[in-house]
Amino acid sequence: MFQSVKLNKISENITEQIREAIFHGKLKPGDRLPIEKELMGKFEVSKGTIREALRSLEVLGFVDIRKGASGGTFVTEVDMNRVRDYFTNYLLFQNLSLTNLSEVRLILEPYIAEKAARLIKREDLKKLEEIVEQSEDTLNKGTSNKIEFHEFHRILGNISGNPILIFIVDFIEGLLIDTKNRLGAGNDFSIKVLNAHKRIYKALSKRDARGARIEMAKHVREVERNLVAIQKERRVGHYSRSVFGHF
Amino acid sequence: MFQSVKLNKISENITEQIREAIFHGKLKPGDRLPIEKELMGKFEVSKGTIREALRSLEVLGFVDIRKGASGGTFVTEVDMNRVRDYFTNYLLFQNLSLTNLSEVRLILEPYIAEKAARLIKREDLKKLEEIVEQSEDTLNKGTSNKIEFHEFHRILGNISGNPILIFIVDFIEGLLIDTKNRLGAGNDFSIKVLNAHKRIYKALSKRDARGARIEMAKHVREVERNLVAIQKERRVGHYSRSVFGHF
DNA sequence: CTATATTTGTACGTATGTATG
DNA sequence: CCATACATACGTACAAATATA
Repeated sequence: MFQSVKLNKISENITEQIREAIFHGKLKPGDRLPIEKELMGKFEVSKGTIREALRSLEVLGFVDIRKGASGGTFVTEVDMNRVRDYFTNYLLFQNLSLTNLSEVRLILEPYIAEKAARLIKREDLKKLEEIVEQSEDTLNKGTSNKIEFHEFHRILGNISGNPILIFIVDFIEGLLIDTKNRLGAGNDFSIKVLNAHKRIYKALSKRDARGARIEMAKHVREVERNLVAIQKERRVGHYSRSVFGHF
Repeated sequence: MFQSVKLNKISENITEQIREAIFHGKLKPGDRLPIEKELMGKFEVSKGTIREALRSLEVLGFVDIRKGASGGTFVTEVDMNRVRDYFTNYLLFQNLSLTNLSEVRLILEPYIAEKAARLIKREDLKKLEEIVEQSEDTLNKGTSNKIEFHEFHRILGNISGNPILIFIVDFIEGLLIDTKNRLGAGNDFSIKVLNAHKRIYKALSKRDARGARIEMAKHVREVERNLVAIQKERRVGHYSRSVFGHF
């Protein structure tokens, strides 16, 4: 299955081999790789080298490493969340503004809403209804978990059936979640979002494409307006200082 | 709400600290990190741990590790290309179709063209003109380097001034380049693209926002139509895992 | 060509977390 | 609840490869 090789960086080579095996379906999600000791034998390298390779695969999100009995290295479901998170943080530290974010949302989200209104199925509507109800519950309980708000948009993206669109929406919503967390938007804001989602849901349930598009556009603009206001009010603090000051 | 980050792994913790230092600008591109031995002292961990951390940062594209005398670990210019490639790989891994690609282009590109028509400056026009001329030259010489076509779209994206939009356009054009290469679109196709770009350029040079938008929309549709036709001819199916079918 | 600094790789140990009987 | 086996996590010491000056 694997070949023992000697090239530039051995650990990199091993990373590649395993990555390719995953891409080719030779290793499927859920599969467990051999334990370190066995890999040492198969690749004919030492433990440190194996560990560097596995760690690399881990940060790239290809495998999940668990320790303890019945632990080991497991091939994960392919998702780019891990890598994406590393860079969304970076983008937030760049000269990325709320306006930039909203501009892109305003291009995509109304389109997605309109398309969803045409393609939406009963089970999609049910899922959206559940999400809205859940949002309302957590909001009343004061536990205000804003993740549900973004789940609403993700579901709409999924209805589009376009993998690229789904990916971009995920990406954008991820950026927005980070932004909201930093700003610490309050309950009054959440209520507005909830009501907007209700209006969009209503339009979708009636298969009203135009209505869905218009409500979504209003919603995106409202979110921008409110977040910008919060941003002006509060001084946007930066993250705490790194322990890395002694360089 | 906030991820209770329990980093049970020391190496991960170190990766995180250095990453934050880079994001905060404490470590700038070109900076060299201390050598492994010193890092062992500063973080009070062993060499293996340090190396796992540095290797992680390397695969994420944050640092470049060079060996030999006056080698070491250097902070790299943060380029989104690295991440973009991972995203691209991920999407090609899905059953992505030409229609999916064109749908997203049709949402974004006309918008970008319209916005560009309003914001465009003399030097931007000059750059576009050069690109168009270059395309024509290489086309006449038969060397037909299609990269210039995509550069045209990238320049337009840059005029928007929105980092996210720029990122997405780069990403989409990257996917398209891959598609074209796979299909092997011929010269007749390239001529159509060139003419479309000329029409868009003309609209832009007149600051005709509506014209730019319309021409761009026509262009995107034409590209889709032609590529789909080629795809049918050659019976090249959707993307599949065979994309990675070269060991 | 010869030092030298630095990463790369090896070998073998202990510590820690986790499932299981 | 406890003991035990398993697998990763981490540590130490040393040898090799390699790029630079």
